[in-house]
Amino acid sequence: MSQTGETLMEMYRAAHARLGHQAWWPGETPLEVCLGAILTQNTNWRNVEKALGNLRTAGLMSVSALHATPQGELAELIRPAGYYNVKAKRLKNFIAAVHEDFGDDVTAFLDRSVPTLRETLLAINGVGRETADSIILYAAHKPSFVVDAYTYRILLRHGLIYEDDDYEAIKELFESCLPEDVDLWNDCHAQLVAVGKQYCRPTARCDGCPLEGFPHDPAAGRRDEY
DNA sequence: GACCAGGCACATC
DNA sequence: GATGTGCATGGT
Repeated sequence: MSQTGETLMEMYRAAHARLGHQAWWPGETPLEVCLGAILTQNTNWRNVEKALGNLRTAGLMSVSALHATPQGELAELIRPAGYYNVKAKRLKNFIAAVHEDFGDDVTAFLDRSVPTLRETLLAINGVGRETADSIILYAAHKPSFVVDAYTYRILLRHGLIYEDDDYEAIKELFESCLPEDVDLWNDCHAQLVAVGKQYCRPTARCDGCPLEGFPHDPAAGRRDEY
């Protein structure tokens, strides 16, 4: 394994030792994972859970039920997740893509090669790279590493990436450095989010961070854009 | 009241 | 092709 790969594994182990196994994704069914992946775009997970709760209560946790629901009605239900008009549209786009070929069978929709599935997901308006990779890794349980704002910020602060490295470059870094193991990639991304939430906010101090023993520059990574 | 949160598409230059 | 902007609620 490369030097960077060793460092990433050590960081993963340090986070895991401190924070415990994360057992992601916090969604019950493949469909809920997909919906959550769209709803959590630039949004706090707590707000997403409220929106998912509303959908559950309304009996809309199936592709056909969502397909039959008017966009405006959907928007009202997911209001707590923010950006509710654009997200209602995005959910409808995703649901239409599944429904057209597979009806209610989300598992069948997800059951194809990673490149094909990723291409299919990225063709859906409102599904970008992070959302697609989250769906592949956490709903389809297939190897596609997820990069997010926390990943970027943590790696930048620890000098493992450059400020202008883009999504695909960071994804490639993990995928080439770590053994291809769905469970490892699953928990590794989850650990990055857990560390990010607790210790690596834009303006947060690093005190008590499980990664504080690794060389880092706290001033780096204060800008989230990548 | 400011700042932040597990992005993405689109307009404009 | 790079850069800027709109989308919006809820917690700290």
